[in-house]
Amino acid sequence: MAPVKLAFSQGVPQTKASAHCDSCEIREISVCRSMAAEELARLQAIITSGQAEAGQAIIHEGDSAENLFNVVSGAVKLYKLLPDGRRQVTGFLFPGDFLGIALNETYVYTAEALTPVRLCRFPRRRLESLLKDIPALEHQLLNEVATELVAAQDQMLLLGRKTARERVASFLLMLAKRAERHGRQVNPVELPMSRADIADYLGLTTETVSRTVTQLRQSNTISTASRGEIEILDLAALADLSECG
Amino acid sequence: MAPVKLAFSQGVPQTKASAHCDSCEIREISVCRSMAAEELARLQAIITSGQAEAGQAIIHEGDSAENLFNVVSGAVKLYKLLPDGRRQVTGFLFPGDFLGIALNETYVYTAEALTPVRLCRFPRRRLESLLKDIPALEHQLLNEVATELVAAQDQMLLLGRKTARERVASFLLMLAKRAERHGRQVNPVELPMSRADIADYLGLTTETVSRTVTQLRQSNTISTASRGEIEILDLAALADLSECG
DNA sequence: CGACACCTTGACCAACGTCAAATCCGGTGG
DNA sequence: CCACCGGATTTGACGTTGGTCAAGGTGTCG
Repeated sequence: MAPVKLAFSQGVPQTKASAHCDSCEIREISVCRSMAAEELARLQAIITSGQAEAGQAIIHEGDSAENLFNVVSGAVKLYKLLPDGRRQVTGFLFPGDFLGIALNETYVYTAEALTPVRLCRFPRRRLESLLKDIPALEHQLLNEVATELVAAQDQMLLLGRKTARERVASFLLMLAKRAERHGRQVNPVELPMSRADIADYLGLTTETVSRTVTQLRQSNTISTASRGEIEILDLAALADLSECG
Repeated sequence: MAPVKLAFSQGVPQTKASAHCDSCEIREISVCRSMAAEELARLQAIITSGQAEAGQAIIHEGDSAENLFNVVSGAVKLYKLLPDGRRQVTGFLFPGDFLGIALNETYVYTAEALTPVRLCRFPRRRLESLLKDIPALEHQLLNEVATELVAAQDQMLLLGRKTARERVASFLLMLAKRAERHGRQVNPVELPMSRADIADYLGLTTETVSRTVTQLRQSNTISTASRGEIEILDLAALADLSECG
C-alpha cells in the first residue's frame, strides 16, 4: 500500500497503518500487550502510523488532545514551559512508551522528537469508545499511568531534595535501568538528548550538568567515550551517589 | 453496631463499615461516584472504615500494600525519604482523595495524618478482583491517577524551575483552588500542615518559606490572620507571581 | 504560668546560576 | 584531503538565591 500522507498535529506525517500489530516490534512492551486477538484487531482498526523528524514537535502543550501515541522507535522528550521561557523536561520516552495521556481535553505538555521517531497513533475519541468494550485496554492504561505517577514522584524527590551530583548520578542510573528493561544496550548508556535537555530535566543548567559530568569522569566513575554516550565504570559508586533514587 | 477495633497498618484502628455508602459525605467527589447501585453494593461489601490521629502514619513507604483508602475527613500528607533523612512531601490529601495507588506490591510513599482522619479502607486484593467486574471503577481509578499525574508534572515544573516566591504563591493558589473544588472555605485558606511540611513540599527550608510568607504579607498580597490560615488579599498579584503554575 | 513546639528573624555561607570565553566536533565545500 | 563554519559542550570568574546556624518570639496546652 502506498502511504498516503496527511497533515495532523503540526504537520507530522501520517499514513494508513501500513504495518500490522502482529508484526509490531514493541507489542510486548507496550500498552497493547496481553490483549486477545479479537481485541487487538479492533485496536488495529483505529490506528494509523506516524513519524517525526528530530527536533519536530509531536504534540503541543495546550492544543486540543486529538490523538494518543505509542512510540515505536526513536526517542522523545516531554516538556512544560513557563511564560518567560523557563523549561522543565518532565520525561523522556523510548520505544513502547505511551504518549499523550490527558484527562482534560488538552495536552498538558509538549512532546518533541529527539531522533527520527516512528509512532503508532490512536484517535482519542475512538480509543475512548474502545475502552468501554475492552477492559484489558483500560487495565493496561491504568498500569501505564500508575507507573508514570510513581516515576514522577521519584522525580519530585530528585528535584526537591537532591544535590546536582546526586541528580546526575540518578539520571544515568535511570537511563541504564530503562535500557536494560527495554533490552537496549546498557553500557555505554546512550544519551539521545542534549546537555540542555538533561539540565532542564534535572532542574539544573547545562553548565552545572557539564561540570558534574566532568567531576564524575575525573573520579573514574564514568567515562565519556563518544558524543551521546556515557560509559558507567563504577556502578556501585554511582548508586551510592544517587542516594537510592 | 458496636465498632470492633482491629489492628492494621501500624495500629490504625478499623471497624466493620458502620456507615453506608448511601450516606457517605464524599461519595460524589470520590472514586465511588457515578457507580450503579448494584456496583456500589458490591464495593460496600469489601470496605471497612478506619481512622488515624494527627501525626499518625497510615501507610509506610516500603511496606506491603495491603490496603487502599479514601480520605473521608481530615487532611493527610504523603512523603518520601532519602536514607539521610531528607524529605520530599509529594502531596496533600483532603476528603474525597484516593490513597495508596501502588502498582508494585509495596507502597511507594508514607502517608501521615495532619489532622484526625477518617478513612474508607479497601483491601487491595479484593478491590482488584472487583475491578475485573466493575469497569466503571477501573475507569474512575484511571481518571484519578491521570489527574494525579498531571498534578505531579506541574509540581516538577515548580520544583525544577520556579523561585521560592513563585513556589509559595503557586502553593497558596493550589490550596485555594482545591478548597473551592471541594466546596470548602476558600478565603482565608486553611493550612493544616506545618511550615516544615510546606517547605518539604516546595523543595525549600522552613526559614525560606517563613521569609517568603513575610514578604507576601508586607506587600499586602496576603495576610496571616490566625495560625493555620492565610488570607489572600490580592489574588491577581498572587497569580502573577505564580507564573501560571 | 511555664514548657514546648512551631514559627520568625538575622547574620553568614555555599551550591549553583550567570556571563563570557575557549574548545570540541561534525558537517560542508573547495 | 583539508580548511572552515556553527552549534554544542566545556571551562573559568564571579554573583545570587536560598541554605545553615543561631537566637528570639509566639501561641497552646497542661
